[in-house]
Amino acid sequence: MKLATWNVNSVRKRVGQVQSWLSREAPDVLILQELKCEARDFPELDFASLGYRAEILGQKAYNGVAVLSRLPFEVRARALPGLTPPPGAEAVDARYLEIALPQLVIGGLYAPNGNSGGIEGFRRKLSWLDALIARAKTLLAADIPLILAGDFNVCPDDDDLAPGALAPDDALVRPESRARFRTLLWLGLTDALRALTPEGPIYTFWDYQAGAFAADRGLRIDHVLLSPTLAERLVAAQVDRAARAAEQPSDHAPVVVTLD
DNA sequence: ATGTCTCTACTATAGAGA
Repeated sequence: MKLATWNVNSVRKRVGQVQSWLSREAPDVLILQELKCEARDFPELDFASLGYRAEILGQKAYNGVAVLSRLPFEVRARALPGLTPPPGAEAVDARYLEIALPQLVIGGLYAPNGNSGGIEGFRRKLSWLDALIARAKTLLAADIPLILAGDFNVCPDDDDLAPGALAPDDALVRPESRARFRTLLWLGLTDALRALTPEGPIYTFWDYQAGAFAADRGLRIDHVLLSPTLAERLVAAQVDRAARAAEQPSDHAPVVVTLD
């Protein structure tokens, strides 16, 4: 089974790139983040023509998660349990979409960045990650084979960002953010990229500004976490940097994981 | 710290978010 996660930074702007990527890589499942559109504006038919059924969790202008799959699946959740909407909003952000395939459950996610909205914005990021931890605990306690895949907006360790790429107090590297990522690992989840490449820089995101990609000044914030029985089947985990080198690319590259 | 990109809004530029 081949699974990928890709923050596309507007799916409408990137339809052509996602289509050609699907044709070339032929994953069984692709999780998309930052759709930046409502479900009705998602280009569903462009992916259906390639054999992928879409489940869409949309929101106007921001956020959004979708699952594209050529394997049959059913939806299990369209939000993390226990989260309350941000002040002034009527619904929680479109950030978590959970589906079940015959042998496993996949949580596709887009965690809050946490650098906007001051201390309150950062607190909401941490609360969101706490809700993700709680969800993972529930599923693991039920012995459900689980994949969490998406943009976690956390650089777990110092090899996961280029030197000087972020201020020490950036929400992506603050100790509180990293502690929550470690908690997910301590629950028994395996970081697929790091399981096969334990040391050295790996990046999945390069800022549009200041020639970051050309200088390879990136961050690793997109992750695929595997529960124990799935981790035993891990055979490959890679970042597709070629996608980031395209014309008018997303600022994120796909992370691709193969399970035996 | 921000040189870019994408979105939205009193359709055309500026603010927000990443």
